[in-house]
Amino acid sequence: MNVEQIIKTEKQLPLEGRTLIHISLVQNKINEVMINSLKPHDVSPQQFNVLRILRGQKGNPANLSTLNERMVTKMSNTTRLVDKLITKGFVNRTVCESNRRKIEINITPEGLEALSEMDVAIKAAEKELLKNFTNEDLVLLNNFLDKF
Amino acid sequence: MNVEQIIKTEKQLPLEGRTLIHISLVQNKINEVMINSLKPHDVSPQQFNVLRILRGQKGNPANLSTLNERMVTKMSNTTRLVDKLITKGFVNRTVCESNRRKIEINITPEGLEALSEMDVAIKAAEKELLKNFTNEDLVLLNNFLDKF
DNA sequence: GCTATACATTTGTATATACAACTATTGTAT
DNA sequence: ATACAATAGTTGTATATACAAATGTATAGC
Repeated sequence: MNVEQIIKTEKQLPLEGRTLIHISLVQNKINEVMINSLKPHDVSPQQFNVLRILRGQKGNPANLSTLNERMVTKMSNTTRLVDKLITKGFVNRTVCESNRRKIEINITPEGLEALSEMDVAIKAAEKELLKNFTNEDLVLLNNFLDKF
Repeated sequence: MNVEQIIKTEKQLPLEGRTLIHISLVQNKINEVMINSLKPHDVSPQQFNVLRILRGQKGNPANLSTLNERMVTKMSNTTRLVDKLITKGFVNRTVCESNRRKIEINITPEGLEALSEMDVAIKAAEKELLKNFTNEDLVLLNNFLDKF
């Protein structure tokens, strides 16, 4: 990925600004690949993220604030995100008996089944995105990212 | 930045997936800082990006497709983005005489003035975001990002 | 028990973005 | 000259997101 080529500038960018733009461009690419990989399964990256969090609960229900806390990209409206997953039959929502303010969200068997298909697509997407990286590269890159 | 802490997971993430999530989290942070830095100047990061592109034209007008090509995050509607900058008095739009399909967009003196104030804010934001990086770190990080 | 406060989620609304259809202008081939 | 395609931008519409206000429930102090 050549920054100057993508944003079509001939002038030399300052290192700091270039780095931040570079990260944006990389993230745009990652996001685009993810969206395309998930498109056949009719979910957005955030919906996929929620499904994975729910699977990680191993049968325990999650409430909305828990989901929101754990999402990679927090969005201000988890209610409506969950609505869409309910419409698709991937999760269900019940009022928590012990605290009726809370709701409990569970992934359905259909959700788990769909999710396992998405996993295959995502795995392939990750492999393609990171094809130029060795394992050591990834460790070093993660170390740099930790500095943020 | 600790990935596991931010997304509140205790389990160990696979290196590939962790890297991609890490980049998302970093980009979210960068974006948040930029939005806050630009908020007092009442522009979005994309509007700021357009203003900088126009300044880089050094008096030559840009048309919409040129802007779109050069934007870091391409969005599907540059017309309306420019509309907002016109409302603010930062740019103006005229029909190109030699090819009346094209429009020419120029930054106004007020736009240049506002932009120079934004520069200060952005510079400070960049410095803060990258405070843990040495120059060599940034070079190495850019090299890794080139692998995408 | 009653009121005030905090909590968890939902709803309303304004703005942003994606995508497709449309308009206007120019270039090209017959 | 006319018809057809290509180009540049605009508009319409559906969906997404941000932010604030509203709803319903639980807890604490008196």
